[in-house]
Amino acid sequence: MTEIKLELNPIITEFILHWGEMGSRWGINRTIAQIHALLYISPKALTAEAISETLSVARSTVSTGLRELQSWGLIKVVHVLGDRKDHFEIIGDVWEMFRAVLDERKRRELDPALSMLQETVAEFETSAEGDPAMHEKMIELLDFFETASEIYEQAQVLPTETLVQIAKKRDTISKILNLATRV
Amino acid sequence: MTEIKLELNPIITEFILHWGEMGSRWGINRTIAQIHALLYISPKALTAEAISETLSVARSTVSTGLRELQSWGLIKVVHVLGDRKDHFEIIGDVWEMFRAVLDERKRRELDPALSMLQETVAEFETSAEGDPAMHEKMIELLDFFETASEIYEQAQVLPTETLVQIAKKRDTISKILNLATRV
DNA sequence: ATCGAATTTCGGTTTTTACCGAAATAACTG
DNA sequence: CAGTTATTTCGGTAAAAACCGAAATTCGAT
Repeated sequence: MTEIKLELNPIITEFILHWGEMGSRWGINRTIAQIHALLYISPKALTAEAISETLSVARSTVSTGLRELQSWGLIKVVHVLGDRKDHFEIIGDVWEMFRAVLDERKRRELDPALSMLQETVAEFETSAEGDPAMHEKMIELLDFFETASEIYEQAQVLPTETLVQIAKKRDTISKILNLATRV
Repeated sequence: MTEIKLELNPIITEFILHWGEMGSRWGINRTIAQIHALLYISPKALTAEAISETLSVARSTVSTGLRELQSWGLIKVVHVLGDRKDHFEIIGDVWEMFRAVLDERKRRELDPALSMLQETVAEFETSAEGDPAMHEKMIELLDFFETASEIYEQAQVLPTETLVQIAKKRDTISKILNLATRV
């Protein structure tokens, strides 16, 4: 009937499955990760229906998955002339993709943890009935998170170019950091 | 009967619950994360039984959790004189803790993904029946992972000191990278 | 406005994951 | 080398997450 199911060669199928597997280990819904993988390798934007048929998952599941992926800033809707359906495609290249994921995770999980810790430490200092050793530990943790957050924000704004360049040349980071102490 | 249940003040309890919550979002078992939190704030090493009672989870669950935490290199067994029981405590400070987690995740998830991609790309090139656009995408992805892996390994060996120093001084990274292009 | 196609919502079901507690095993003590 | 205490294994159960498909809603064209 609907002739929209994509024929994937076995290698690609394998890839999609692996990607789903990997996603689920990182706390991302397996199916959603598969949808993402499919959109990633697809040369053109796909409809929800095509995704549904290609991956053999319910249309409604795809719908939910696509919205989740959109909320992560990983995909976007595009329209094609003469077709009423929404088509979906990946936003940006791999680097942007991973930045989006990191940004979102920071926003969703790190930042809340940070405020939680700040609150905890504050309460600790007012109530004055907690073990001082525990107090110490909490501060240590808070410091860490603040520092990590800071580093992330700094790395955040670096152009991809620079990062690649650093990676290509072994020991670049170490060398740079010898200079760093003098900045 | 057994008088080993720790009395936690509400702030600490809150902290442990939050930590568990956070862990579960990052794909780590909630209970295991709670055990980890408890050991983290505890000034002294704890027995499995004490953990079990304090968190109100089955002794066997604690056993499994502790082994998992050990496999992540996050805790270790210690012995106290005059007590047959195993006692458990956190290894290292917060920085070492997060390094351990990153290392382990890299080893468990990134590295396998990397070899998967290498294999996929290789097959793509021999079979020669895949969409060239897809081929391109796979290569892009592989490149990314290799680069990321490389960066991680470089950052990996940096002393904590240096990282903290960078974080403390805003824009340090940008400044450093102006130098970087000349390295 | 009305019809038809596309999308989303939602209750119920399936699948997966986490957890408990009994039984088995291992480790220690006298 | 019993007997005891500590730990782990494991089968069953409970809780949570994912998924489906029907019904409701939205959207667009006529």
